[in-house]
Amino acid sequence: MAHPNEFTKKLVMTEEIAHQQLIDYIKDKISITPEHEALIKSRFHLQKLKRKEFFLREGDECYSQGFIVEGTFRVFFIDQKASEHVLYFGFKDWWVGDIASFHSQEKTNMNIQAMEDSSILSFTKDDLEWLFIQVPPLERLFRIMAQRTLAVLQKRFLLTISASAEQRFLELIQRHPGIEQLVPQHQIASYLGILPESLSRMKKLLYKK
Amino acid sequence: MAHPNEFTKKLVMTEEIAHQQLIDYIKDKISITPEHEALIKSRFHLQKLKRKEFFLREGDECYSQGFIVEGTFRVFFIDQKASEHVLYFGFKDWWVGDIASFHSQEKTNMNIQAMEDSSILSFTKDDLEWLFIQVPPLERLFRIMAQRTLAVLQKRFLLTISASAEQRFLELIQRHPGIEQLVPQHQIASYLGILPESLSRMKKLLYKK
DNA sequence: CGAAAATTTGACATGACTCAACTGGAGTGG
DNA sequence: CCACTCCAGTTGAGTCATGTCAAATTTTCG
Repeated sequence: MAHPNEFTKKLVMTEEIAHQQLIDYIKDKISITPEHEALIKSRFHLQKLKRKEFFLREGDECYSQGFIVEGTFRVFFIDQKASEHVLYFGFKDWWVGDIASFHSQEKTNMNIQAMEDSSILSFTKDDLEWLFIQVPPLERLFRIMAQRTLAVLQKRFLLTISASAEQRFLELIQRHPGIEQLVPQHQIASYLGILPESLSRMKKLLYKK
Repeated sequence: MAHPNEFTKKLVMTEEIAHQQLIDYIKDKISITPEHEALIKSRFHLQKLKRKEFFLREGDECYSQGFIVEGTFRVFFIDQKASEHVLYFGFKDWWVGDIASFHSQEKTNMNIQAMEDSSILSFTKDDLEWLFIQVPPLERLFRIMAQRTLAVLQKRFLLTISASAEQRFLELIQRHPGIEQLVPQHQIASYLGILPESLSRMKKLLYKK
């Protein structure tokens, strides 16, 4: 085998490392015992996804959520006119999943796709309900998480209805510098809620100023 | 005093009745002891608001959330161009508040106004944090609540970005029959994210079909 | 009743969409 | 290494939904 190209990103992630990262994340927010740690680890399973592979696909019945250990994901849904809408991009230490179908246990209409080679710790609704019983403090963690996510989504919603596409674009690249290198432009357009053509034109005008 | 007009809505609500309604709501979702009940009641205070009065105003520092006992509220924010955007309407047994400023403890940029004479049980962040310690099962209730709210907001967001104003209008009046009698049309337009003039024209076209 | 607010209507402007053609770079296979 | 293909991105022309501004009309409420 040739020696590895120094620019090739290698995934050396192991479940052990991933679990430790998750535990560190959790301990930053709530107090848990070593016994709790072991229980949590037992229900989070490492899943490696190559670029463009899906963590969740529209119509999946076996719904699961995930904690991103490394990499980037895009969460999108497809409307009746078959056009894609990016709900958000997920990065390291973010949770991804379709919260709506989580409750209803109906088929999801979300898609979650890796933008680059990524690692994610996944768990099912049953895992989580079991963990809530075994590790009561997790209720608190997930309450805080849900409330923060809610605040973020609310901000995104308010921005979408009150600001122009140009303002939304500027806000995005300010909040996520470098996202344009990571995510193709037509997906950024999709996140902004406009067509790729519109974004292309908008950028031309923007850089003329 | 003249005998009361039979069409005048009278508020006979008492804190006792309101507390019972809250406890019934909570018991439907989690198990709590009689001691818990007393603790909860001690932190929720009844507030009566007449039509057009505000439960929360932009810039308020003393942030509080509320559980609607009776009546209707509208939750809206005002953008840089001084136009109002209705985030949602709140009805009996709903929770209202600005989840974003709840965490940050910064001044809110939300407004919550009674659409008719209403009663609401209000509580502060300190009340809630204290209650989470005294009544641990409440963490679960608020986790479930936040996740449901999140699912609803996500649905609203997806609808807003993927459906036409007309489709959104039809969805609204289907989900809330009678809302047109309760809420003035320009506020419905604001909820839909369009101007009152546009809604007026849209309805004319709609009923021509 | 009369003022203020809400709604409707009209004329016009505009941002984003649609559809279609073109450009250019990345990857593939001969 | 060069054609070939494919896909992302750009550009152009025309359309449409919704916004803007202004005025007329209706409704609400003190």
